[in-house]
Amino acid sequence: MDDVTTAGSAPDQPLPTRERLILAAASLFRNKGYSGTGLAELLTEAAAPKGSLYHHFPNGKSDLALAAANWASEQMLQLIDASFTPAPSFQEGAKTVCYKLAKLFDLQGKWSGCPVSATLFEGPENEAFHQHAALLFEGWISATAAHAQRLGLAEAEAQAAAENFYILLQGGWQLARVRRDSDVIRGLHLQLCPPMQLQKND
Amino acid sequence: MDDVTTAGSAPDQPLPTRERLILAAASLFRNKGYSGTGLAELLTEAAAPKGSLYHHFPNGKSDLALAAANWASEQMLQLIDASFTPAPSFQEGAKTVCYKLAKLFDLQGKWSGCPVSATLFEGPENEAFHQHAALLFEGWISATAAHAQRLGLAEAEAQAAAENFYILLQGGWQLARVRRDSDVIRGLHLQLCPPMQLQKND
DNA sequence: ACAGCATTAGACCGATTGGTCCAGTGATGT
DNA sequence: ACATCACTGGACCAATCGGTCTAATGCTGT
Repeated sequence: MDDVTTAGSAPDQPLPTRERLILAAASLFRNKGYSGTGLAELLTEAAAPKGSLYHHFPNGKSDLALAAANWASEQMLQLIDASFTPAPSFQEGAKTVCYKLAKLFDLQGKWSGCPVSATLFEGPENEAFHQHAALLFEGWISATAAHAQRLGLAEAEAQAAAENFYILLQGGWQLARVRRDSDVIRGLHLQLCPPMQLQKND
Repeated sequence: MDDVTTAGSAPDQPLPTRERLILAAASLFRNKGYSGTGLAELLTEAAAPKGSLYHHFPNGKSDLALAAANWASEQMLQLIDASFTPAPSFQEGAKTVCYKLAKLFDLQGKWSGCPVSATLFEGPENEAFHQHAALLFEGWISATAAHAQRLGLAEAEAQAAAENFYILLQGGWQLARVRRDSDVIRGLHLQLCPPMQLQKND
């Protein structure tokens, strides 16, 4: 009946502790990497004591990292859907994705990296992290490919276009970080010319 | 005449301590990141005691990181030159770069990331690292742009093509890591269609 | 042989790391 | 009123962190 999971305390923090931890983790890991972020700093940012962390995430930092990556990935999927669903074509949808991401990049201080890769690329030893990151990334690609197919591309074309778009986004985001310039991301969609399309007009 | 910089002691380590440290740092940072790599592990890999590190690199880990990034960047510049110099066209040179990098990716265990970014993307606080990384990356881009111009592209086109190529390489390398598949890198050159070329045939 | 210098070897340091543990605390159902 | 239970607060821990320091160890030129 009563879903008071998030309701209640108005004066204090608007979000429950668990959410605050995830948000803080996503933000910090994005900026300083997984091993570059200490628990002390994380708990300060989340305004939570250590006991809460290990209550909500029994395996501590690594559990929290997975949760933060999941949350960030979910945000990205929503951005993809929000951009492609009303789009008249794949190109237009991709353009919207670029612009939204560029805005996000600016809001986050023209610095932060991809939360998932920053969090989960932690060396060859941590196989679980790597596989989880792969899972999330492939989710982005297949979500994009689904939209591409819906917008008229053939299955193989759609998959290729989605992969290509993903590559451009990752690479473009990195160059944007290097230059602290979100325009790099905005310009990415110009490069979005599926190789097949080149041969079309013969 | 006598280039004995690397020669000498055959029985023991073929490389001097300083070089061993740089090599070990480049390898470890590439795999586990800057803050993910401890000095103990680094010194074990380099087979060097702590005293040597602080003799050759007075500022310790951070100095070593800069040196390792420089070394890696130099390797990349050589690869770019070696690929583009004998190439008949920019497209062919870029293709060679992709294939050489893909081979390198395989040799390094289908995992390692870009040494420069892995080393020097260490959070917004470390401004010196960020600026150095930016310097090195722009070096790659301008080196590529120079080759592009030499191979017939106009100055603006050459710059755009070089940036686009850099973006593809970074993004493609990351997807290759995710999938542990160097073919992603090999296929990158197919995406190399300068946007101008699309408008050409109207 | 000796002085001088670059390099090595590793003991040692305080600070910080991620993690454990348990005594509270406060809302809840009975 | 009381027991229950999810949650909090933080003291505490061993291990590791990056870094300092000094004595020994070579190789140099003289």
